[in-house]
Amino acid sequence: MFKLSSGFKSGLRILTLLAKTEPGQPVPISDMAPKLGLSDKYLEQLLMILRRAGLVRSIRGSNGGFLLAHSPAKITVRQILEALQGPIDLCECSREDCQECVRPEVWRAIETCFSGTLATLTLQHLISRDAFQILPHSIVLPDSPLWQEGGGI
Amino acid sequence: MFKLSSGFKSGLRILTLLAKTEPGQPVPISDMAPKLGLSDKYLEQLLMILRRAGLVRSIRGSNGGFLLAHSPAKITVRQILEALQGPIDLCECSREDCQECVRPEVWRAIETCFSGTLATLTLQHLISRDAFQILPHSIVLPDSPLWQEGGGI
DNA sequence: GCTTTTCCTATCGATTTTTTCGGATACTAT
DNA sequence: ATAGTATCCGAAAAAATCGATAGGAAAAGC
Repeated sequence: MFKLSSGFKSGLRILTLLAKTEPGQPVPISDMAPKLGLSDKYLEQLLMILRRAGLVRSIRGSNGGFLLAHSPAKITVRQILEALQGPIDLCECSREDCQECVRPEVWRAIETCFSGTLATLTLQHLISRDAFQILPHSIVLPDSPLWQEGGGI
Repeated sequence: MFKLSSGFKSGLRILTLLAKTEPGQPVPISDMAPKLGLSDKYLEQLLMILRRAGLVRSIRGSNGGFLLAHSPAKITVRQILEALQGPIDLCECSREDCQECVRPEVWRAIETCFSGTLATLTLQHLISRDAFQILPHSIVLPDSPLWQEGGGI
């Protein structure tokens, strides 16, 4: 299956929950876990990953908990994906002449496309009810009016 | 890690090989395996998957082998990916009211974006040396000049 | 009927992902 | 101070996925 990990999806829900709470008000794990339907320990581990990635910060001790490290508009879906699912690396090969795959430059183009979309999509987009569009895109041949100089494969 | 499976990459190379042979001329496994650097048995398994997906057809018995089921321009990279790596399902839920994910319509849009690119990219693009571009895309807000009526989320 | 070659299914090993566990450390409030 | 709260850390069990191998059945051609 070509799918997003459940860790990533949980991460989104965690950050969404934090984004909806009073800014500056830390939320403890014991508070979040039941709301998210996750065990305390598992949630804790996901939060640690998000913290090391710099997306949330934590306050220890009594009345402690977790907060967003930045405003929702500054946290991109790409950052969340890379934190919890690892780097987006459709074609692992770095060599231009890789025998393993056909035309690796194609994967790199698609990769840029995909992670570009995720980089423009922020937590703010997800929590607000504001409308937005994600423009479709397509393969463009040199004779198209959309062709851009120097961008071809 | 968010990456393409090696099965998919092998599948691309298999189909590329078939696309370059005389049309109507079946190629046996014993012929392909050494060229692709795969074991006969593993290659066989991949070809079975491609056959069940309707991308290649087979001829049994002596002088048998495999052929493309359609012309290279009719076989999309998306079909190959879905055959060998399973359905592209960034957000598993199909329900509109899914509690698991945040704004499922967003994933569906991204998914359409991603698999849309792969659907326009054909085997013909990969085997030819013709240049092409894959246009980047982005989030568009209603106040943007790029906003298209009725396409918003 | 023998060879060639596809077809089917089961399994094993390795890796990755998800989840659980035990305890250490830091902070607050009383 | 000390008890309580809550984050931190590392290890590892459990489950799922993926890559690859193996044995044999069915079909077609000569």
